[in-house]
Amino acid sequence: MTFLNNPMLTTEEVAQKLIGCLLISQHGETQTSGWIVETEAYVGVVDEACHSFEGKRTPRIESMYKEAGTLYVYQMHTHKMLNVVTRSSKEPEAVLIRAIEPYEGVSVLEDRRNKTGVQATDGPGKLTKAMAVSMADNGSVADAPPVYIDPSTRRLPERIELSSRIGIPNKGQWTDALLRYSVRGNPYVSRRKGKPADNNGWCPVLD
DNA sequence: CAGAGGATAAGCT
DNA sequence: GCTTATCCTCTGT
Repeated sequence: MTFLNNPMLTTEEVAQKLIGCLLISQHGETQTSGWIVETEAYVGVVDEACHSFEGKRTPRIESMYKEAGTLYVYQMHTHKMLNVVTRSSKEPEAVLIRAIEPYEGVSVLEDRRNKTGVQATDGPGKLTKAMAVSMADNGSVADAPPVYIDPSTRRLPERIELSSRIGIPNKGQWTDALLRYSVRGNPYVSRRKGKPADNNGWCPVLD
């Protein structure tokens, strides 16, 4: 049991704990990875922005009703979106992974995207393309290959910034709710402005 | 650097 | 048809 599949944790807690974890992708001999720097919590049947709002259940959403620690992948326009199911209080909830800071296989990530630098992984649709996430990953477990999260390999951010979720207009309190988490000052966070923080916003490594 | 608009596909009414 | 948890390009400052 890790925080990934512990149904006692709230979705907000999981979204925060995912910041700094390593997201890994293995396809054949190719391994790529990156540190999670931005997430959003979608808090289930009461959340107008959540796919399971009011208990909606269709084939597309079915993965949200599986156990905590399941990957929920869906397609939006031409892009895949990667989520981790939480089942906080048994409800169908999830965390959207919105951006990563590349770690292993940087040139592979950039080639898959045909972009270099921050543009390779600074958005939810961008990171899935860079990490080769596909609809085949929908419903699989989040702690084993080909696409998985290593909860033991974790960097600590100096500060986690809370903000409202992106792309949720006209949803009342849910438009403004502070359910987006990001590493303050990290250049890979989507839609951010200003100059990067020292050490990209991470605490110094102690050794 | 900010804002506008179009691409493009699946799900829903 | 309309909407959408996006991305990219183009325009104007």
